[in-house]
Formats: sequence, structure tokens, C-alpha cells
Amino acid sequence: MHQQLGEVVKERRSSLHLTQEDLADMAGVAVRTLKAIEVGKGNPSLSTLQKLAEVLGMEIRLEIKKLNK
Amino acid sequence: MHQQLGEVVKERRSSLHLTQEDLADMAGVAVRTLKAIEVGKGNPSLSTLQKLAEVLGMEIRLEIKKLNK
DNA sequence: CTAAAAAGGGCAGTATAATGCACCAACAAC
DNA sequence: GTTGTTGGTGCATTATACTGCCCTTTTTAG
Repeated sequence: MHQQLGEVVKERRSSLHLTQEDLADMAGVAVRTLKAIEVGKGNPSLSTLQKLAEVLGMEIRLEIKKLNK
Repeated sequence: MHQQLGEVVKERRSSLHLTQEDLADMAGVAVRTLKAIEVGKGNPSLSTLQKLAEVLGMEIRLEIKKLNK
């Protein structure tokens, strides 16, 4: 269910040539926590996601769902 | 910091003519929790946000930030 | 191949989100 | 006025996210 967001984080992090440790340190979250998020385990809080998003140059958005499938 | 998302929830809920109790029941989250989210207090988990988003016909997205401002 | 770097995971302690309950405020009726 | 509806809050308990420590697996560099 959360794999999707985790994979987005992972791909974005890779494209920026950052290791999990790099990103975790820069975002101020534990490496252990980032690892769990990237593999789709756990249920991160909004603040944790936003800390990561900030470093990744991304943002969390709540949008009306596109209606298709 | 989280007011933004809370306000999105609140506005979308209103536009669907749902009370906080309606939405909370439909989404399977406690009314107490929804209230906190809408006024920007607390730090909801991804699963809580997704339950609400589902009922609201919305989705959580992690996107590359538009560079402006 | 070996060695190092990076990623993944188990576990236990701490911090905090989620919840129920009880209560108050604002407003609408009327 | 009272009554009902809706939204906001404090508090205590329960559930769980976050963390550090340690270890294993996988990938990368040489």
C-alpha cells in the first residue's frame, strides 16, 4: 500500500546520487526509518515524509484523484 | 506546517457536504483524529491520510517541487 | 577472488499518533 | 429562552512510529 511512495523516494534519492545514510542525515531522520519507508514497510508520519521530501526537492500533495481505472 | 493539508481536507469535505463525523466514520478514523488534522494539529500517519483521501476521492502524491517563489 | 560500501532487517526502548470520553463554543433553528 | 447540530479541546490510555544497536545480505570497487 505504501510501496508506491517508498519507491518514489528511493528513485528520487538514487537520481540525486545520495545514499540512504546521506538522505537520512540531511533530512534529520534515522537511517533505520528511511530504510523501512523505501521498502514499503511501516507507516511514516507526515512530518517524516515532509523532511525527506524537502531534501529531495519534492512536496507532499493531496489532490483530487484522476478518474481512470 | 500541516495546516495546509488539513485545510485541503476540510474544504474538500465541505464541498462534499459531509460532517466531520460522516467523513471519520466512512474513512474508519476517529472523529477526534480528523478534528485535529483539520485544524493543523498533530502529525497524521500516511495511512490515516490515505484513508481520508480515499473517501474524499483524493490521493497523496509525492512530486518534484515546482521551482518558483 | 577479497574488501568495502550500501542496503535490509530483528529487537528493545522511547516518543508520539490514535482513540474514547467528557466538555465547551458557535450557530441554527425555530 | 431551549434544543439540536457541528466543530474544537484537554486528558488518559493504547497502539505504533521512530530510534539505536547489531547483524546479514547485496552490490560495487579493486
